[in-house]
Amino acid sequence: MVAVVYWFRKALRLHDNPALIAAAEGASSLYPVYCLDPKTCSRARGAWTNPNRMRFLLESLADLDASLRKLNSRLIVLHGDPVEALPAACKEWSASRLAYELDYEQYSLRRDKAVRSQAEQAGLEVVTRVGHTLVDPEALLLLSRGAPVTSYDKFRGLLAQELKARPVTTLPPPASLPPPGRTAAPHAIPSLEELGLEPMGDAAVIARGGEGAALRAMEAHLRRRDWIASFEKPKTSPTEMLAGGPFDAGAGRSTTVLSPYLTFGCLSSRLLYERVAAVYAEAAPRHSQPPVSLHGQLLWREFYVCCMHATPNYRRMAGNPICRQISWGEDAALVAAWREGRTGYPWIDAAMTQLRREGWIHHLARHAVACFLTRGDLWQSWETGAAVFEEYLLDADEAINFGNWMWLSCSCFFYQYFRCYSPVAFPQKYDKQGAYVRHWLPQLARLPAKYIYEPWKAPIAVQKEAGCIIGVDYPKPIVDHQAAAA
DNA sequence: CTGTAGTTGTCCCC
DNA sequence: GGGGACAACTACAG
Ligand SMILES: Cc1cc2nc3c(=O)[nH]c(=O)nc-3n(C[C@H](O)[C@H](O)[C@H](O)COP(=O)(O)OP(=O)(O)OC[C@H]3O[C@@H](n4cnc5c(N)ncnc54)[C@H](O)[C@@H]3O)c2cc1C
Repeated sequence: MVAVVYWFRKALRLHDNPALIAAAEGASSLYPVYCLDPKTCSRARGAWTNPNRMRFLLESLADLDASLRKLNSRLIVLHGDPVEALPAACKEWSASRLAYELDYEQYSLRRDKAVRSQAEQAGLEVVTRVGHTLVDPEALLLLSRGAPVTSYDKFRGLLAQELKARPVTTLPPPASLPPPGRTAAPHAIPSLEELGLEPMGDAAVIARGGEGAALRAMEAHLRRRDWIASFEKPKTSPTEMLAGGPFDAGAGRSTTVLSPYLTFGCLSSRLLYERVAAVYAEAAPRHSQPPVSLHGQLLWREFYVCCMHATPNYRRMAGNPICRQISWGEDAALVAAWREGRTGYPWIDAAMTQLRREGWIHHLARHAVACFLTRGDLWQSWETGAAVFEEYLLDADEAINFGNWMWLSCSCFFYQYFRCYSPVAFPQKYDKQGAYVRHWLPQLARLPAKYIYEPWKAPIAVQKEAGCIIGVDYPKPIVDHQAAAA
């Protein structure tokens, strides 16, 4: 009799889940658990303050539970610090094996070290597998001789080398699983209310959680073969929100919006990589290339994960060897205005509002608001911005988020700091009428297009006519972009 | 040391 | 909306 506990953390899926398959091998019973961790859990840290992300997580757990039930299994939800809850559960069920997918985020490394040592002391076999990325970041670390790689081209070279030795493969979902034994408590999936979270408020749903939703979204995108094959990231629009765009295929946005699924592991990055490769093979030889292609996007993800794995203090400026040391300002009022969408620049405020309400903004909107907060206008630390993103994003990912913040603030990877986004000119390129701003900031909805990105320039008669007095119904700009840029 | 390349700038002009 | 001038960074290859 071999009782096994499989611990879901990321990889909230059955397809392409190597650690789950390894867990089940030779097991007579398998207890699939997820541990909701109110105090410390890195992913749930945001989830507990952000009902929208918790909503996404709970939907993902519900979907997982439903899929497990089709295999005569079920999801067992534990509460509390995993360092206590996991060993206790293993003991209760007399487990002899604990299995989980590796996770290289800072908090996870610490947590897993503690859980592993407890489990091993209790005589359990601990089984782990890589499943979140195309390659094992540890293998790439070897290829780069322990040094962080900060150039995409160099990274591509090393990655190609690693992929030659160990090509991308995927596993099908298990056809059957050993059943879990009886549990003393029901361990059911809680609701938002039961977790003490306010229901959604003014939050907007851009994507439903779960492996099923993830696979449907991926399939919907894959059917648009030309779009997949010709995808060029810098040419996609940050303001696109096509009305009636299919909800299952990115809700009418100009990129896939698969990021929350990849972050939570509802979707395997390797499966996506393979399926996109298959579209390329059909479209060959005419398809876009990294860094701008869809494959290129997955390589960026890989790039940051591997870079974080090789970098101490990756989340901070201090003590971070790849990060430029810059004396950022410390102005809480400016940061608060930025976070709450009160900068007086409609494009910035609309994007920050979308971020807060929807938990997703387009890559170039992330560029715009990150540039504005740091080197562009407010001169506030990228760490501050990254913390706000980490709280609000559905797709919050330590490696990608903190890495991109270093990029945008010209602290690492990218240094052309004179290439600065204008909060007025940039959105104009994509959305002359300002539909995006009107959607997220309805108080500006009736302003003429001429003033939509710089409403303080509207004559007072125009402001009255639009029912929006600048300084009363919408703030005056907190900084002068021209002056800040100079 | 020099030359070059880097996902995703702005402004002006056709 | 696309092309070129502008201004001008750093890392890394040679
Ligand atoms: C300041 C800043 C913070 C960011 N924080 C995050 C974050 O916390 N989590 C996150 O997933 N992405 C983050 N990104 C990267 C990028 O903006 C998002 O991945 C992308 O917008 C998600 O939308 P999508 O799934 O439609 O992307 P697509 O263009 O459809 O790309 C497909 C997938 O590739 C990956 N990807 C795309 N762009 C990047 C990139 N630049 N770096 C790494 N991986 C990428 C993502 O997994 C994405 O889902 C950040 C970017 C910036 C500038």
